[in-house]
Amino acid sequence: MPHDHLSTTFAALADPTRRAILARLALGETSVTELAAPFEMSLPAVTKHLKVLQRAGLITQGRQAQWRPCKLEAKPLQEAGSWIEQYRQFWEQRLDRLDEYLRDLQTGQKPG
Amino acid sequence: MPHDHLSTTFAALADPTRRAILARLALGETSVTELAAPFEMSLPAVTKHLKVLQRAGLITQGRQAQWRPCKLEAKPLQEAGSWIEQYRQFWEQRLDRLDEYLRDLQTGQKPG
DNA sequence: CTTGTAATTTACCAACAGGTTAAATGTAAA
DNA sequence: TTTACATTTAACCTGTTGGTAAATTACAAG
Repeated sequence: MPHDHLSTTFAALADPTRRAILARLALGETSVTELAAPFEMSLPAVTKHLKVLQRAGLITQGRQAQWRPCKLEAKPLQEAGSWIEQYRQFWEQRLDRLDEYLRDLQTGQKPG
Repeated sequence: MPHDHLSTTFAALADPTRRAILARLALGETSVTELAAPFEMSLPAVTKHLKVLQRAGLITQGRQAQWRPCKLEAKPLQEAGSWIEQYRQFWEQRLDRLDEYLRDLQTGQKPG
């Protein structure tokens, strides 16, 4: 709900329908109707999801006759990825400690 | 709002207060009061944010006397990171195309 | 057993999210 | 110019979020 960039992106990703839409768009541009097909919800509901993705900059929509083909945009995903990446060191460090612990077990030392 | 794991994690990350709390916890465990200090909101509001983080598995809370020290947990971050990582190829590919485009400009060729 | 500190719970509120159906818009094609 | 298709907008409903203030629980120390 807050209007900062990263929050908007994460909020957009916090819905399985929207993530599925992004997954489909990673395969290539497509129309709203085709995007909506796999879901059991109404078309207006999908339109709303697309708006959320659009506001987050995760997709853009073009115009071809009566179709409005959607296209995946990489930048916000990249930014969200970078934010999480900051913590990679944290979790790798924890895995390293587990590694160490397991090694200590094998060599019969008491883990400290 | 959906109750699947990844959605819960992304929803938890979609708030600057909660991301700031995680950033603080990356430096080490600490109490609720200390976590709340940088923010202008009330303590109950922070407690609520901690609950959201907890339900997402992003933190755990221990017990020492009247304190309930919070600790960052890596796993959900890792999972969210992995999900986004799927798209790395997508955005790197786009950067490659930009690269190519810029190279073509320099060598005086018309980009196709 | 009273006082102070840490944190949570409860009750409440306004704003928003995600869905619906029905109506409107824009474009192509007959 | 009518018909059909693709998509959006409008109006509405329900449940959730993020905040508040006030009361409550839990523990430590005088």
